[in-house]
Amino acid sequence: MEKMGEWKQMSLINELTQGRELARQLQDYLNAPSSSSSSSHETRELIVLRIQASYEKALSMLNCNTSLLTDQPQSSELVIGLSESPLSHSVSPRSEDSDHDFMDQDKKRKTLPRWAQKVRVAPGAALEGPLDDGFSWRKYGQKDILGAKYPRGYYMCTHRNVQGCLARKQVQRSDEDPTIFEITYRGTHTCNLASQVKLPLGISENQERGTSNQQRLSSSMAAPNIKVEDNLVFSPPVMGNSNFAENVSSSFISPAATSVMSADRLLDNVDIPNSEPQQLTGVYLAAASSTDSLTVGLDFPFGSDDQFHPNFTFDNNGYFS
DNA sequence: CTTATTTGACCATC
DNA sequence: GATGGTCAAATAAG
Repeated sequence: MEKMGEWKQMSLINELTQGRELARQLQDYLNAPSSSSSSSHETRELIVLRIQASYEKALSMLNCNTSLLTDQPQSSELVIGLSESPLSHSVSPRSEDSDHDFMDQDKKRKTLPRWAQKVRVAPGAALEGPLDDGFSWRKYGQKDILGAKYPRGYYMCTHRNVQGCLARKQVQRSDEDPTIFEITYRGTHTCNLASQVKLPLGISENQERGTSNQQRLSSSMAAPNIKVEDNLVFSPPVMGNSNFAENVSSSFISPAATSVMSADRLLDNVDIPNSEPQQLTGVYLAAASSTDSLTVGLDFPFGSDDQFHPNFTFDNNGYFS
């Protein structure tokens, strides 16, 4: 189909455009006297990583334009990358102690790193695409948010029970622009990106679909389809089984695992202690994607650990104030 | 039958 | 007490 080609091109353009935009944002951050150090630090790091991701992805598209995309007809754009502010206040209970949060894993809700993204759904284009970010999400709740017109949907990784994947995300439609969704990711994916591979056939779409086509949404309809950028996390086996990957791969994924690994290797920049399972903390892969391939990514080690002092990462400890 | 979604209740934090 | 996040029983869908 011709469209595919176009989409690829669009994807490529999107990536590059996004990279440019991110670079611009980064410039702003750098130029700015920098008010609050911590958040901006984190933000900058994120931006850098995402820029890298964009370029990686764009390059890979160019290299093998044929193989890699699942291309989706989605032209949604990332409006903005990171916004932590709105949520921040709700999340970190003890901001001051937050350092300790990692410590008390059992008790309070762990302060998992989280980041938000705004996604715009192109009115015309996105009538159908699944909102896939490459992960399977299961909705576990919906809540009306004060001051928000639309309810916020809560999703968790489908493989949570199976693999103990703690990744979650929140999807909220913007009050005034129904075309914009704010998607907040929390936690890390410990699962092996299961059904990330979206085939044209539409495999994984089911899960997200729920969001999009609801038969009955109580107050409002949910999201149309959005293309979102996602975070993939590859973290050390929580279970402690070295073979967990095998298990998983045998169960659902096949090709995916491979791609992940390769992605993993791409990141030389980052030092990932894959061998050392610490806690739940994982590595984040931020894949910027317009298309989907989750392959590309960057990781952020969020370190609660002593061991790990990423040079370039967030020194902030992965939480926000 | 299995699995995902819905929805109100419950819990934690502010 | 208010708000947001999660749980879990019931329900719907495949």
